[in-house]
Amino acid sequence: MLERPAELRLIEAAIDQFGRNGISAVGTRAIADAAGVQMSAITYHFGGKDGLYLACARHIVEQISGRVERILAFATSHGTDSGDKAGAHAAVLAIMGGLATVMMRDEIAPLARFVLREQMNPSPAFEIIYEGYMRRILDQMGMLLQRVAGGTLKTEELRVRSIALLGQAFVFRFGRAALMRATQWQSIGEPEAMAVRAAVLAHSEAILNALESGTSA
Amino acid sequence: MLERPAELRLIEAAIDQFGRNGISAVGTRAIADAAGVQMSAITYHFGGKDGLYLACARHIVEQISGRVERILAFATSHGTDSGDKAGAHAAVLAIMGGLATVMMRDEIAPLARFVLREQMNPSPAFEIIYEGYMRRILDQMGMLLQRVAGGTLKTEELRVRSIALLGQAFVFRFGRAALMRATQWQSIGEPEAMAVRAAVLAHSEAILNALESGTSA
DNA sequence: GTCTATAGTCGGATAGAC
DNA sequence: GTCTATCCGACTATAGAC
Repeated sequence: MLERPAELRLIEAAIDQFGRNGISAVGTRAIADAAGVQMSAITYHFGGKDGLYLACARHIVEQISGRVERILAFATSHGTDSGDKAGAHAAVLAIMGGLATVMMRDEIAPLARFVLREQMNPSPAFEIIYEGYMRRILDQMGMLLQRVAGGTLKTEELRVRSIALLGQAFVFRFGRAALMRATQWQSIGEPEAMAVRAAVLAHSEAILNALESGTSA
Repeated sequence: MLERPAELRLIEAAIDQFGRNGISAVGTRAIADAAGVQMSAITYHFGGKDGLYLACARHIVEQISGRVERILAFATSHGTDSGDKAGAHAAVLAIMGGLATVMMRDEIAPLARFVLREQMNPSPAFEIIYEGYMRRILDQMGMLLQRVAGGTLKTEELRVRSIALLGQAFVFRFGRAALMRATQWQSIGEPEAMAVRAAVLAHSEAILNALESGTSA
């Protein structure tokens, strides 16, 4: 079997451990062990623990921005990029559905933990992450909501509404423990992911409809 | 000035530091210093670091469950506890408005950090927190949504929809860094809190209306 | 590039003075 | 109850062999 390079294995192990326990809690030895290399390899490749941490943030951006661009591209192709309300409406639903589905995938859990830690306790890595893909989502969502509303909303309201809307999908990642406890689900499979997606889409649809009819009132 | 007891000062300092950096990242010495006591006081009062951690969870439950009960009580008094749709509708709005307002308050940030860490990386403390107040909110919200929907929804859908709805308020706490960045707000005051509350209420209203009309279809 | 050895610091727990 | 002193293990960083 082809082994991936030591640097990549180190980064992946580090994202997992940093995300779970925070930067200062994790030992370089533990990361090196998980990656199957010597501790001094971290010094050699990244200059030290902090360098590895920033490399994690850059790697996460590379991983997620690809997914995000795919979702946004799919959404705008669905909704066309003409300025009509119906297209923007469909695009928002496509984004929310895509995000809800992604949030249910277990493989993004380490990434999400890392990002959430940065949200709660921002370090220089947050700037990398925000500019790397968060900005794109929020800009796009704000633009689409403005189209749905018929151009009547202020920038601040667009921002706040975008975050509230997106929160409905994100909550299924960062509130995972409570979700499992409340639903008594044992694991996440197709039916569970579908249930979440359906709820998020139903709520999004309701919000978009209200936004549209609000403009004609 | 009256000093609060050493145990309480230790717990408050510990919630802050554990929430930021995780249990294994913070030293007992750092917590003791912040509380103005000796490190060995932790052993004496709580038996050790783990005991202090669990005491933090219990303290958080004491703090939050009071607020939660007040919000739920206010909500049901607003909406009456008769089984009518309009009352349940009003109660959900009151809960969402109350939660949105609470989420904007900076003083709950340490508590929220601690709880969110437990969500991402559950320890035995999560059980204390979930049973302590999360269960109450989710149960109550599910019950109210069922009333609004006219009793047509399955338990699972009620759970999932409750979490999605609540996510709109929670996102303003755990996504705070992105919120500040996206809105370019410098701090959170009355106007900012009102803007968030208004958006959350507008979205909740839309979702509730859709839920009601869905039952007559 | 990958390894070992080591220096210097800081971690939690505990015993015992007061 | 609060303090000091101390043990032992784990940490990061670095120098240097190969």
